[in-house]
Amino acid sequence: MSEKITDNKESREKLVECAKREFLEKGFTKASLRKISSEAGLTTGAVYFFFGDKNGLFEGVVGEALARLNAVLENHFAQDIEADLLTYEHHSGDHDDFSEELVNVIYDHYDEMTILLDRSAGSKYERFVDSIIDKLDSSYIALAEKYAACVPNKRVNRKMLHWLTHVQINAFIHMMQHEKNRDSALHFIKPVMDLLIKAWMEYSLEDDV
Amino acid sequence: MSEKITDNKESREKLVECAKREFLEKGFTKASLRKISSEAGLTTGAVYFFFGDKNGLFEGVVGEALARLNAVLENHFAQDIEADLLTYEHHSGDHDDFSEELVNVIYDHYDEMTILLDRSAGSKYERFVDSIIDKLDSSYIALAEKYAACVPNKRVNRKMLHWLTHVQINAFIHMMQHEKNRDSALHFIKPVMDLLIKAWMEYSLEDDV
Amino acid sequence: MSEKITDNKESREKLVECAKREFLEKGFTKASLRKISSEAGLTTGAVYFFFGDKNGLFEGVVGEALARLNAVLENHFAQDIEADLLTYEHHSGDHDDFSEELVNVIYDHYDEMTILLDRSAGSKYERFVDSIIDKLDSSYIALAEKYAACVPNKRVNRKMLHWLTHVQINAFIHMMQHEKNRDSALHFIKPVMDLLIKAWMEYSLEDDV
Amino acid sequence: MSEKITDNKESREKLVECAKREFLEKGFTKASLRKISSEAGLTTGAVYFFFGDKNGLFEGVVGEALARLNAVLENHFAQDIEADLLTYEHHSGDHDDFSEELVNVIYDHYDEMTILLDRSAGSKYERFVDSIIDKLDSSYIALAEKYAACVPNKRVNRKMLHWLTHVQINAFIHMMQHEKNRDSALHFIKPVMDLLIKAWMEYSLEDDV
DNA sequence: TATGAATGAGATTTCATTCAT
DNA sequence: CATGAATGAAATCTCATTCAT
Repeated sequence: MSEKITDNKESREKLVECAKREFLEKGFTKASLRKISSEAGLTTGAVYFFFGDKNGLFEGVVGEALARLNAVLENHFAQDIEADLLTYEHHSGDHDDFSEELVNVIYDHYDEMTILLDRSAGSKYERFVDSIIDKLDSSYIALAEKYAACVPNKRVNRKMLHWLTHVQINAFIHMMQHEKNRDSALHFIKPVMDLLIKAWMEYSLEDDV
Repeated sequence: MSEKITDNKESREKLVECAKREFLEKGFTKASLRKISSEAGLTTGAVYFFFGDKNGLFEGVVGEALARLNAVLENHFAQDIEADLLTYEHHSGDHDDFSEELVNVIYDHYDEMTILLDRSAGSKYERFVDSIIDKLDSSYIALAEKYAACVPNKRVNRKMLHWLTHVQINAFIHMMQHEKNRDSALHFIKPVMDLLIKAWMEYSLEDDV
Repeated sequence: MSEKITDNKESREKLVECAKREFLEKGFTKASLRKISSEAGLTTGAVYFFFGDKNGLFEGVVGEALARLNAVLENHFAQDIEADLLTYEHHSGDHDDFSEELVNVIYDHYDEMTILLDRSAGSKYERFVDSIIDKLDSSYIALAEKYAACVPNKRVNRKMLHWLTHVQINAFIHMMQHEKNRDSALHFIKPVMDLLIKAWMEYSLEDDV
Repeated sequence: MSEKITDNKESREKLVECAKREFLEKGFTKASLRKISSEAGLTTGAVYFFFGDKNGLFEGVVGEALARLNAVLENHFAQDIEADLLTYEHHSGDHDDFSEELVNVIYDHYDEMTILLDRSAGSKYERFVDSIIDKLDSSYIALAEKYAACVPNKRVNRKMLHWLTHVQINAFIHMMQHEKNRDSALHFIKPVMDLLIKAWMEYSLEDDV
């Protein structure tokens, strides 16, 4: 009897799909709900029904990707980072697992990551990259403190460390923007991570005064 | 006795000043001409009288800083970069002059640079950082080609080079955002540049196939 | 009990109605959307919801009238105009059908036609009269060429023909502006058309050199 | 000693000249005083100094042309119009003098006339054409009354007369728009006036009831 | 489930005009 | 004789959001 042939998740998904395109193209702030809805064959009201508001729609687009990314990061932070720092250089491929996981998450949700990391200005996730950097930074400081404890007359160079964290995150964003597929991404990111680890070893401590 | 004795240019300057604050806080797109003018004690019409349009006002804010920055960059590109690459590592302080000039320009126009480099989305200068990267990139590729010519079985690794260019520019932006005064900025940027030069030497070439 | 029970389409119609009045009074360019909406008890946003933009609203006002007018004109142009020109004078009432149709369309949409023909400057229909004249002109030139072929030592006088086309169209506009009802309009336009046909027969050809 | 090399009429004339161009191109309403002044190398204030306001500037542009046109028209109306109407047809060239005078005035002030007759909407002269038509109409009605007095069972057909007046004025405007030089203008307007006079003789009276 | 209607606050921009100097 | 500064009112348009149905 019903004339609606759409099942109930179809509209929501269409909305997410069109929103993804629009956010990707214009960024959160300049994206138009009107355009998104009309391209989905729906009206703005539908957005409010399904997602509450514009930020909700944004979350609808990036939510899953975000969750997976967070999981990878949390997992990484939670890991025992008691690695023998003094011998770290001997097996520089150690961090490959983390890189690979990250690359996988990113390329499993390529568009969503692009949006989250580079088109989220104005949304409630606009500080997302910063928050990752903050977490990573604390984590690296803790690690470096241990490292410093083993090396006489040295202390942690926090500024350099903070910058290296930035560079690391930005390296993944750069990778995303320049390498369209997973393999070339991995091929790109490995030497980059190598370089960063070496830099970390060499610059994360400074002479104690 | 009159209260309406205003210097000539006072209004224009007030506008620039208020616009600077607003652009700094909200970025070009979200900045409101209404707010800017009213905080300057004027009307939006005044903005149009002095600057033509919103982009004109933006230019009024960043113009001078931009010109100086461009001058430094042009000068840098124009310089003979025939440095003896093979012995480069022996005098790693070589690029200090450029860094210092850059730091000076940046800290002479601290707010303006922040706006130009990080709050210009939507304005006619939104591609400014990209354009710098492009120029720098070409310049570095040329340099690396010469370098490669001296080293057997090596060729330029363009992707790595391009990333290093990004890192370099972002290092200056990072510096701006984290070091509020010139001295600490220089203190920060010098080892960073050192690191980058070493990385450049080591990673800009890859094995020829 | 509720006071907000509005027919669907009531607002749209109110908007069209108020817009008609405003366009009629001020012409497209000087008409104010603010005034139109507020007189309809709505906001300018409503105009954009229903019509997209000012030109859309204009179209909403004149669209139907325009379509009917175009239909009559197209039909007229499409007709075989192989009438025996040489004996044309014997049945000068021939064009009465066209005139009557035109008069009917015009008086069915009196205000809309006034707007379309005389208040449309600045709108996307501002060249409408010209486009009619162009079509009519081509049509008349073709007719006159056939006529000329039957008369020795004569050729088409294009300038006179073009002017007569203008006069004809303007006659209908004049009629609209001076005759408020259909009957007096017909009473006026018939001798005018007679006169024009005679003029056409006499002046559309000039001596060949 | 003076640094101003301009004599005092130069600015005024420059303003008139630039205003002419702008009015011609955009019409009174859409013309911008700012643009006019700046193209004249002056500021809007100068317009207000010389002309009082926008309408004053308009007058500055069309004033002289207007005066001459009015003179020709007044002269024409003032003339003894006691011509022997019954024999009028025998010397259809009679009105040539008037036409020629009109053509001369028009082509002596070609741009100004175009502005006055076709770009004056919004200005204080926007009703100028109508006022001419009104005057011409009264004049023709008076003439026709005399004519009617000589012909039994006929009375003045005011509507037709009024339309013919319109056609006549519009013929001159049409001429202006289509004939760029005086000779071709005269060549065009003469047969037109002939036609109109014949029409006048034939259609200005209707059967008395 | 969704629509369709409508708001209200905002945006940038344009313009004739004024007036002290 | 003319400027430069500035106003104030208006313009069109965009948008996220609400809500009765």
